[in-house]
Amino acid sequence: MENKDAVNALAALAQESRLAVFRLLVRFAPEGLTPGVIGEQLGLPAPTLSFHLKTLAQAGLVTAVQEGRFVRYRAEMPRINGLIAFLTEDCCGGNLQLCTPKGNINE
Amino acid sequence: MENKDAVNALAALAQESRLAVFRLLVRFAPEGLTPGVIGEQLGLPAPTLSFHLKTLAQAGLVTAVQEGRFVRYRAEMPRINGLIAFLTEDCCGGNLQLCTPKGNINE
DNA sequence: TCCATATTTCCATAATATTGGAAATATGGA
DNA sequence: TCCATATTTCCAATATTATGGAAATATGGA
Repeated sequence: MENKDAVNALAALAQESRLAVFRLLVRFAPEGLTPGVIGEQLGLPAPTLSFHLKTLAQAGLVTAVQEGRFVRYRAEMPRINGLIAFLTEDCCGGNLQLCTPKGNINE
Repeated sequence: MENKDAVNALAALAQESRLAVFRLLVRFAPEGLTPGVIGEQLGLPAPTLSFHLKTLAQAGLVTAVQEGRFVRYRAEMPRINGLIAFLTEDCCGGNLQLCTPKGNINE
C-alpha cells in the first residue's frame, strides 16, 4: 500500500458516521447490508449515508453490488488488513515483540 | 476505545505528513526521535512539523518527553494497537477466519 | 550574562469536507 | 403501463483543516 492510498483510507474512516458504517459492515461481513438497513440502524438520512458510502467505496474499504433494486455493501477486509499492516510496518525496526506484545489484533 | 477517540486517532493519521511522521516513529520505536531529526528526514518546516506532532499527541498516538533542549517523541504503540482492534471488532460476527485468514497483523 | 540552537505559538490565506432537503433515477410488482 | 420504494445526485451553507513566514520561548554552553 502506498502512503496516499493509506491516507485516503484513513480519511474515509476518520469521520464519525463513516466509521460507524464501516464497523457495522465489518460486523456483518461477509454478507454485507443495504443502505436502507444501515441508515435505519444508525439513524442516518439517505443522502448523507449515500455520500458516506461513496467515500468509503472510493477508498476501497467497501464494495457495492446491485441486487435488484437494492445495493449490497460489503466491508473489504483485505483492504483494512492491508491498512493495518501499513500502519505497523517495520515496527521497532523489526523487533516486533517490543511494541506488539501479543502480536495479534484479535486478542 | 470509544468511537470519538477512534475518529480522533484516525483523523490524526489521515494526513500525508502526519502519517509519514507516525510511521517514522513506529520504525524508531521505542526510542523515539526529536523534531529536528524528523523534520530533516521528511523535509518538513519546523512550524508545520510542530503542528502535526501536536495533533498526533492530542490523539494519543505519540508522546513527548523533554530532554534538555530537545523533545523526544515516541509512537504510542498500545494506542495504535487499540485502534486496530477497534477497527476489526466483532469482525464477521466473531467468525474471525472468514475475514482475516491469517489473523495476524504481522504477516 | 550572552549567544546559538531547538521548538513552539501566532496568524492569515487557501483548500477541503459535512450536512440534509429537494429532486432525479432505477427497479420490481400490480 | 403505473406506482411504491430504494438509492443517488444536486446544491448551497457551514465548518474544519493545512500551510509556513515571522516572532516568541526555552535551554545549555561559552
